[in-house]
Amino acid sequence: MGRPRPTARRTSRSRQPATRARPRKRSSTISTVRKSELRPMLDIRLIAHDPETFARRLLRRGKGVDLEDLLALDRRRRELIARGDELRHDKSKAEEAMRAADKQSDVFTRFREEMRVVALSIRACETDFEAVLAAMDEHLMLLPNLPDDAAPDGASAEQNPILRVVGQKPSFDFTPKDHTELGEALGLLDFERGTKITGARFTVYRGAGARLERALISFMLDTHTGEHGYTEILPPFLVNHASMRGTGQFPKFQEDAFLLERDGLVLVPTAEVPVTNLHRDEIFEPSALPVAYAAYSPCFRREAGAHGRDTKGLIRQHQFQKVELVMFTTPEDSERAHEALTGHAESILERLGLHFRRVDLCTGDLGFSAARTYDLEVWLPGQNAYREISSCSNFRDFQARRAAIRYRPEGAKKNALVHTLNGSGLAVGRTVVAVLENYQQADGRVRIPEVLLPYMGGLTHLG
RNA sequence: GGAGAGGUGGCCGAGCGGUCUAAGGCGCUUGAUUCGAAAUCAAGUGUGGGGCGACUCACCGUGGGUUCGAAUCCCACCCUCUCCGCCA
Repeated sequence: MGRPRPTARRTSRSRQPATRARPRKRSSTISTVRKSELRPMLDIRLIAHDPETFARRLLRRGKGVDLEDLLALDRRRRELIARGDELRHDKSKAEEAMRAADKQSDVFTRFREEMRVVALSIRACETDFEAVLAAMDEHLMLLPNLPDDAAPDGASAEQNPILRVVGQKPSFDFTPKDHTELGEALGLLDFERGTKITGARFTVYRGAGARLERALISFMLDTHTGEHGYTEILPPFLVNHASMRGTGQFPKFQEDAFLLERDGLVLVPTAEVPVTNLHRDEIFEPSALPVAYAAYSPCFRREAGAHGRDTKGLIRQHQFQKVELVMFTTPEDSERAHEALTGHAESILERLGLHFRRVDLCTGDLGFSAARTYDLEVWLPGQNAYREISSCSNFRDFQARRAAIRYRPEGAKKNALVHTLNGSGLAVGRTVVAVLENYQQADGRVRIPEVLLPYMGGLTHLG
């Protein structure tokens, strides 16, 4: 029997004596793409068990779902499993007899002819099964995560409740400039040449501008690793398709990614992808959780649906830098971890002395994979607006199911899915925007926030 | 990029067409022994699917093929190691 059921594709046998999940040394789980494919994003058993409740919870996102096809496919799937198992069982019994039988005997020959037919039935059964799985997958892969019960109802961003406000808008006795103007005037940002050497939405940082970006990255990583307990990761900036599926970007959002078709690789849209997938196909010992990582990476996004939006400046680039926080927790712990992680991101803004607010994304504004999301919006005087600078989400078991990231609950017989979380801590490009616009002076120069001074090589002002 | 070797359970490692429901060792868990421990002895110890359950099915890098039957044979691919070349 060639084709195992989809979940049986996993070969992770990682029972670890150590406290950390680890890939097997020579295992192919790292390299193979197929294992993590064909995994539902939502638990089909949960859906089948109570489709009404499931549909009602999903409806909070604003779009109705029709589960009839899916449920019918699931019934068909079970039938095929039962039939296939039965056929295989009978066949292996027959083969047991054949082992013992005289290979020249009529009995043997008759068995062989019979089994030749059974083998064909099994193969047909498997083909059907594969087709059913593929069809189910198509449904499941496109179903977004269930919103957390605590997520506020609402249709769009306008309905996101503001949970807290920190600091206040700076007052200027002059008209504050936009970061584009400041960056160009002070020789920090070169938008024109970015466009020349690459294209629209690419920018060159220069001199103290480049230094500021680097200082922010270091400051953020130092704070998260030194004070918030994160382990620093520097991941690959190219990932395979299995990783993109693991965190939920693929297959639905292929349009948003830069693909290297020839090599089957994708430029990371966020460090969330490589870092969460570090533990794809792995099982944690419960004592190892929670696991917290902080990772710097550039982020590459095609911004497919954003034509004409934020065309000026650093706000919306095809490449930007980000420090990302990623956590793996037990289900009981993820809500607490979500608050903590968001607090860690906020602490960067507070230390930089930037005014911001935290909003609770309503069900209609929630991302595809997220169950609950807090956005941090920083005040930008040059835009006269709050702009998202961090997005902190709890995915609950959505990504974990997809990426097969499990743990061994204390005393339990079966392994369970972990919860994954992540958040920007922070988007560096937008932080540069915030620093430039909030710290600008009447003389056109920009003061460097105190916490960054140790990273700026003696500079106290830009310009 | 060229040449060679190899991918088997938490780890090491045997197996090379049918008692593989994968030998053996190490590790781990539990029990016996002990005042306690070490040593020793015994049992257990992968992942996932289906079933209320008894139970059953799949998985030996991945995919495909041959066969009544594949960890074992054939093909393709991926990855690892060694040497050479190139290179930050």
